[in-house]
Amino acid sequence: MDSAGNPVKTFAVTTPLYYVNALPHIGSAYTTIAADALARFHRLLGQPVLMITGTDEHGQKIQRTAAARGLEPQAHCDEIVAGFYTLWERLNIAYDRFSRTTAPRHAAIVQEFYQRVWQSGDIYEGRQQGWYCVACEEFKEERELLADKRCPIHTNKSVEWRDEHNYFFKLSNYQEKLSALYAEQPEFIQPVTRRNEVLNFVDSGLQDFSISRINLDWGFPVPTAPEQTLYVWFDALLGYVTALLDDADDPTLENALRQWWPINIHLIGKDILRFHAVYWPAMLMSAGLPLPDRVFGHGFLTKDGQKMGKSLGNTLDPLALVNQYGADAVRFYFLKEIEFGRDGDFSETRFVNVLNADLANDLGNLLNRTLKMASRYCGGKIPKISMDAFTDHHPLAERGANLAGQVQQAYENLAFSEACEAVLSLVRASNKYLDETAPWTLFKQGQQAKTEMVLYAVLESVRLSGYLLAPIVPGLATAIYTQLGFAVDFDQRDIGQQLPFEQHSVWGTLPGDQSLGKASPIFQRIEIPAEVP
RNA sequence: GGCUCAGUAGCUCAGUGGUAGAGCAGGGGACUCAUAAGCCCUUGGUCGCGUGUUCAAAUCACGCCUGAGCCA
Repeated sequence: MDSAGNPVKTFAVTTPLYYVNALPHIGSAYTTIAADALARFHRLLGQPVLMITGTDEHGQKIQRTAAARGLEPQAHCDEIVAGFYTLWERLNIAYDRFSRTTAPRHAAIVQEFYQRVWQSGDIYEGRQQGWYCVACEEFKEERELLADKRCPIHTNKSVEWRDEHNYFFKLSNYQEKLSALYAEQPEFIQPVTRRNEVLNFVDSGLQDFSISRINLDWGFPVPTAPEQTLYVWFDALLGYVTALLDDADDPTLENALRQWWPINIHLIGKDILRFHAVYWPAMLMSAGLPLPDRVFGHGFLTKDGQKMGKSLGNTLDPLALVNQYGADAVRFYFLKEIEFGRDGDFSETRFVNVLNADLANDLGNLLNRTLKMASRYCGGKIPKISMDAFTDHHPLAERGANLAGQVQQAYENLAFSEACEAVLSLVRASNKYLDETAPWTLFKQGQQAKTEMVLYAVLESVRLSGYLLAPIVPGLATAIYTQLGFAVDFDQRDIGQQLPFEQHSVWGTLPGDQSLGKASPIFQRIEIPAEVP
C-alpha cells in the first residue's frame, strides 16, 4: 500500500534463463539490455521493480558439454555462470535476481509444481519413439532431417534414435483455453507477427509433449518416477518462479508467488516463443496459477547483414564489444538503432557513426558547450529564471513539455528506438536554438538577462534528455546530472524516489542558483582508424 | 504446400487515399560557445514488379518476384 492506501503497482520483468552451454553471446546481451532498460524505466516511475535474469543449467547437452571438457556438470556450469556475471556487470545490468536452476531451493519449487500438475491429471506415462536432437533437446520428425540424419538447426550434429517410456504433459487439454487466452488478451503475445505465429501453431492442433527423459542424470528426478529425469524445459521455466523467493523464504510456491506474481513481462528471443507463449501458460493453467501479462519475442541480430554463427566464424563477442566501447555505447546502439521486435543488424561503421553523431556530437557536445558558457557567463551557476519567460511557444519549453508523455508511451510499448528518437529531437532542437540565439554574442553585447534565459533553456533540455534516456544510458545520465550540479547516481535502485518522475520528467525542473559541476566530455568521439586505400 | 511479416534516398527507417519525408553518410557555405562538434544550404527516390478500383494509389484489391520466419 502507498501512503494514500492504494495498492502499489509492482513490476516484474524477466530475461530468459540462459542455457549455460557456452559463454553468453550477443543475443543474450541484447535481451538483457532491453530488460534492464525496461526495469530501470519502471524504477524511475517509482514502482517496486524486480528484474530477473539467470541460467538454465540442466539437460543432456550440458552433461555432454561438461564431459567433453573433462568437468563435472556443476563445475562447468559454475564456470560459465561466472562469464554471465562478468558480462552483466560490464554492461551495467541492474538485475535484482539471478536465478540458477541448479539452486537447491529450485528443486523444492519444481517438486511442488509438478505435484499440482500431477493432481490435475495432466501427466501420464506413454511411449515416445523418434529421432532426438540433443542440442535442441527435442524430438524431430523424420521428414525434417537433413542428409545423414542431421538436425536442421544444428546442422553439424546427428540426431539419435530414442525409444522410451516417458511422462507426458497433456498439452492437448489446453488448446481451447489457450485460444481463449489469446483472444481475450490480445497483448499476451507481442509483437503481432509473433502472435500470428502462435495462433497458427495452436490452431493447427496441440500434441502432448514428454516432460521426462531416461538415461540422463543431470536434472531433477521425476517426483512420481525417480528413475526418470525431468525435461529441461519443464524445470527451466519454473526458474522464473524460484527467482521470486526472498533469501529468507522457505522454498514454497506460496512464498514465491506472494509478492511479485504474476510476472508482468517475459522478454525472450523469438526462438523460444513456443515454450513461453504455449507450453508455459498451459503448465500454469494446469497448476491453477495466474498467467503472466505479456510475452514479448524480439528479433534476431545479424552482423554486416549476415547470420552470425560459430561455423561462419562471424560472431560478435559482447564482452569484447563492451570492453572496447563501454556499456552506454553498446546499450544505446542496440536499443536506438534496432526496432525492438524486428531483426536488426550490427555493423561497426554504423555503430561508430551513430554513437558519434548522437551521443558525442549532438548530446555530449551540447552539454559541454553550454556548460562552458554558463561557467563563463553566469558564474558557474544555473541561471535563476522565472518560468514566465518561456510562455509563448518557446521552442524548447514547448517541445520539452510534451516529451515525457511520448517517451513514457514508447517505453511501455518497448519501442526503445522511438523513445531515443523523441529525446534526440529535443537535443537537436537545442543545438539549433543555441545557434539561432547565439548567447556568445548576446553576452558580448551585454544582454545578460537574455543570455541567462537561453542557457537555462538549453541546460534544462539536456537535463530532461538525460533523465529520459537514463534507462538506456545510465552512465551518461549520471554524468549529465553530476555536471549540472546534482549528487545522484542513476544506478541506485531507489532513483525514482530520489528523482521522482512527476518532477524530473517535467521541463523546468532545474533549480536556479544550483552550482554547476566541472564541464568534461561525457562521451568521447570514437576515432576510426583511417582506411588504407 | 498453407500462413505471417517485410521490400520507400548509398545505409537505417517514418509515412497507410490527396504535390515523396527524417536521421546517418556524401557535397558546399557562413559562424566560433563547444568533443575539427553545432548551424545553414545541397546531392540523392520509375515508393519490389504488374493489373485493377478511384477524380486521385507508396497507401486499397488481386497476381507475381525477392528476403526473413512459423507451420505441414
